Amino acid sequence: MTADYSSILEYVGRVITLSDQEKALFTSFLRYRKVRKRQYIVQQGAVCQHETFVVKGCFRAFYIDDHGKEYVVQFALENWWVADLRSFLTQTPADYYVEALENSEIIQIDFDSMEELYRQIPQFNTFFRILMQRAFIVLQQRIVSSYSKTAEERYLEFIKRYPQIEQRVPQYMIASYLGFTPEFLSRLRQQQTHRG
Amino acid sequence: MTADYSSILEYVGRVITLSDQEKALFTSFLRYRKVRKRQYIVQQGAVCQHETFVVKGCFRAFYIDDHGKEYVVQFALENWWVADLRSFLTQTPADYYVEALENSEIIQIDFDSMEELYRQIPQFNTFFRILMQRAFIVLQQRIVSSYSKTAEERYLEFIKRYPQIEQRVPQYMIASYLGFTPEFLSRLRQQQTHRG
DNA sequence: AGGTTTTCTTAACCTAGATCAAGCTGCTTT
DNA sequence: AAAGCAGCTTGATCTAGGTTAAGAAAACCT
Repeated sequence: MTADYSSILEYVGRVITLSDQEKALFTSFLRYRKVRKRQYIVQQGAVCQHETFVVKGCFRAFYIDDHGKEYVVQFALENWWVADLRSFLTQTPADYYVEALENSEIIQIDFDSMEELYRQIPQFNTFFRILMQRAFIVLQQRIVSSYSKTAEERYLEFIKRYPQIEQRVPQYMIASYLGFTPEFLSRLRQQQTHRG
Repeated sequence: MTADYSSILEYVGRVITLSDQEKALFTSFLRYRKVRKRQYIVQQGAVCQHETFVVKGCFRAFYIDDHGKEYVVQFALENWWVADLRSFLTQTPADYYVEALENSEIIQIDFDSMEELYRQIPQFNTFFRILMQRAFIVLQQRIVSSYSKTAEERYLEFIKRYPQIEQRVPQYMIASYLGFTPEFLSRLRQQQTHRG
């Protein structure tokens, strides 16, 4: 298998500057993997072993409650990261599943390598600090929007902001991500087409 | 005014180790301030100039929508940070207000000092990376819980997790934080007392 | 200490979105 | 090409929580 790290190097390079030596060291910590549609890369109850960078394909992280209901926590497309972060950082059992929604190619780093990476190239602290700050801001907006907007407003916002996801994942997962039922989404879409 | 930085040094010291020299440099970037109850330290529409660490007192960050409705985004008690992070990082107008709910004492750092701090003591990248990771995890849990649990469940969870906040802030702000109305919270509390 | 403002409660009525159930469409798989 | 499943739609009915309005109780001045 060809392990092509150019995408992640390009991505990292947009935030921090690495020497060729550092790039080589960095990629030595990484593992390139292909996973097939419907395959899980994290399972509820098992420790999340890796941070995952999506090179190609699509994933969702989701939670299943006591009644067996699914809640989509996050989608991840090309150039996004996905993991059960709490599980990964504390090395304790995961709350979420992470599932491939398409045949995908990913780059993974495990916990020990991550620690080593921070030690050997401290700049990665800056990189992940910035990444986390951005992710935090987006989540905060998501909460406010879930409380201040109607289901319809959130749906329209979503398809505007993430048109690619709209195209690639089943509607019922989008409904779940936005916090309502597939039936209700179906009704919203009905209305949309009968207007526009 | 006595600028006592021991609380923030202790707090930072739990995550990273600083030399006495670094501690001195760090505190040289900080500003100690007292603010009175009802005072705003960030205003919607104005650039958020500082990251704020709460030494003593209590704050809330909140959003006001087009209809004039308030949504509490975050509370901050002793040893918590508060800001409109997006506004601070991008130095653009804030979405949220941050208001003192009690007479409070805070430690602030402005944008340029922050940049300088990261440059001169790179360890602070580690510090804020870890801080943000923790904050991210909490927010993700808050979203899942807002979709998977009833108002009552979220309320009980909240008072169990943050008993201090329950005591110190008006009920209607807690209702707002949890995503429902004060009237409904009142009903919940009624039921509670008529049971337990 | 009395008046004002803020917060909390109660009650009647209302609605966004849920639930349940059934049928439809279109992929896969053999 | 048939069968089977996964995803989407539609309709009837239901409910958690919202809204409006008014009064009660604290808290906060001066």
